[in-house]
Amino acid sequence: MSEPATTVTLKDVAEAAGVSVGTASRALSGRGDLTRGTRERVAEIARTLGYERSSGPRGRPTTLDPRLIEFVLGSFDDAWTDAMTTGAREAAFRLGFDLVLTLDRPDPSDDWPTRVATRRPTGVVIGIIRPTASQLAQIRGLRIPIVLLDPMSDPEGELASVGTTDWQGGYDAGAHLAGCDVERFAVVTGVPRYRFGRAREEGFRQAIAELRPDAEIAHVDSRWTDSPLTADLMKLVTDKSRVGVFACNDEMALAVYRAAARAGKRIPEDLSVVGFNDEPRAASSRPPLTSVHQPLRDMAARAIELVPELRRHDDAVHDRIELPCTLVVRGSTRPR
Amino acid sequence: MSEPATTVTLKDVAEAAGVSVGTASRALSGRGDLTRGTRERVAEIARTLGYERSSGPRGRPTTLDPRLIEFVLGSFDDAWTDAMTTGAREAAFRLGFDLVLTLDRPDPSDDWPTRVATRRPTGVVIGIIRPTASQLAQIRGLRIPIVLLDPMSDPEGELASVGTTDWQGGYDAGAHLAGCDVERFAVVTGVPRYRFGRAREEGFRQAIAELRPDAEIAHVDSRWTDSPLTADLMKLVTDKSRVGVFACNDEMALAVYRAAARAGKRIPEDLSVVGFNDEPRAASSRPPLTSVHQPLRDMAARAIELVPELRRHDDAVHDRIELPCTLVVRGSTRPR
DNA sequence: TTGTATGCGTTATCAC
DNA sequence: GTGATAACGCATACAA
Repeated sequence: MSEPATTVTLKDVAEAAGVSVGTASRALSGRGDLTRGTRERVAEIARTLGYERSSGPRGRPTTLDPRLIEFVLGSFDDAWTDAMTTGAREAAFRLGFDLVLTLDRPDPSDDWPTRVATRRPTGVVIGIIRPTASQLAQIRGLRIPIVLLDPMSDPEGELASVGTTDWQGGYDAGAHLAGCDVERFAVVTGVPRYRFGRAREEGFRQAIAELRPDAEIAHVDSRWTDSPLTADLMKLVTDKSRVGVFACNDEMALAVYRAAARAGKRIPEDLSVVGFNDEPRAASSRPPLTSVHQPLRDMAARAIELVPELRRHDDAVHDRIELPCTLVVRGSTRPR
Repeated sequence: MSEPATTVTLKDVAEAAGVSVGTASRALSGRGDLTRGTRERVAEIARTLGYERSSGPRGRPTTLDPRLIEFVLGSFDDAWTDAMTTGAREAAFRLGFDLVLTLDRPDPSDDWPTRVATRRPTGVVIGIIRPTASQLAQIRGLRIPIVLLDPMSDPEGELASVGTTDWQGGYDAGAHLAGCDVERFAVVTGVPRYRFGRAREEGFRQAIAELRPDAEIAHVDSRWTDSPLTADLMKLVTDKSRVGVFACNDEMALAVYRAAARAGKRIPEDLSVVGFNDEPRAASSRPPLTSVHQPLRDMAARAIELVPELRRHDDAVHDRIELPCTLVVRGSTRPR
């Protein structure tokens, strides 16, 4: 059964699906009045035939809802989401947009790009979740600009992204700990190893290498959220020497707190701890946690502002924008 | 020129506009692919002919985007908006909806119901702003359920609404102040006089009438936001007797703080002050402000939850739901 | 030209 | 039956 090598056209899809070309166009572009069933049937046939709609921008450019921006979120009840939605909302409203908050749900039959296709926003900001190549392709096929916000991994293609100076933040944390009353160091990273985690760790190691070149750096693998008190973690805090710990987020830093409490160690007398993110609970923990503050609201605002810029400049802006993070020194570290 | 008394039908509008009935329907309902020009022309002619689309639900019910709820906001950078959007987002995501945040902009050519019509959400939650009768009619014409959240005035028609126990909150504030070391009382209300302001004042007066029937109650008119130090306010704090002040929101309570500072009066020694809303700055003011805490996040969540209930029960739910507010006693009041 | 998007008419369907 | 909407086809407007 040899397939013809010619490119599959919209007409082929339409004939196979038994609908008109116009209907097929609407089914794949998300516009107009169509039954859910018809839309899915056409989409299914287009997939099986291997139809590619990205053969260059053909026809009139798709008109998008010029007043709408979509913000795709990975979770809905954490400090990150709170700060980011506040910043995004303020920026969107200031620029005259409305803002759709969309949850990336695990159910594969409920993919967020499908919902984006029906709404046709003028831009999509993707927060922290790791979009699949297929999801990105769907959005690009609709000619909707994409901005990645604080991405977990390096983007596949050339995409605009907004983040923070993770490497520098790690470096600052390391420089601060290097000046503390400690004999050795440890870095707690999460698994899986996200890009921001790697950057923070590298910055930290660079600072220690420069300022305390002879000091040892232990490495502890933890998890980003729900950090359990692993054997590695307990081993870290039961060591006799005074250790300066850099945890790549506050959650893991507070796991160090718990481990230290169980081992009967005091912070900052026996252990100096630096976190990352400066979540609200960092300031209210006991002792208050020294942490690297990310300008989350400004980052989200900048991501929103990029949307109209991307449209104006004909999608020529593929920069990564990094806003500076700053070390906030509190009581969990004891300078020498 | 006598107009025929028969009701204007969609066909009349279509003929006058020179389009088909289907096109006219789409123009007025916001659906389908239409030129901006055509849509506005048809809408204009429908207005001049006095076409009413609310002649009862005829025809197939309008299909709405079943996964979308719209949240209309009046401002975008205050504590109320922050708490409400957080609660609304969490509830919407939990129930499987996406959430559009929409700003009620003053520009009349940029009315939010127009944008709602193009998005066709499955429900609209209106936060604190005072919607016009025309705006409400437009949304009802689309058969989209409406929930009012913390409305400023009593709703025009029979609309579902979510609020807090303002009267009881005022009563609790009054009862607390009645037990304070004060000789007379004052209530600071805002102009214009919103429904929640009236309820709070009435509850307060009731408590004083019951518990300190002989005490005098002064009345000070201020403004809800940007409370200036009016002559009335200065007069209140320069009085020689110790006075218990109930301000109908925290903003105005902090204006009392400023007035007291200027007059050289101490809180709570010379003046006991109770606010309303328990905004974040209430706890961090000096002295920490005793205030009535509203469960803003829960209120917003409840409003979101009402949307699917309204659809299921065939729009039969016209309740007003009131969630309890609670007095938080801090350092701005001195019990006897 | 050819492939695609879009404006609007047509028709079946649905609530009253 | 009648008013109205939903779903789809046709014809045209564009961009490559």
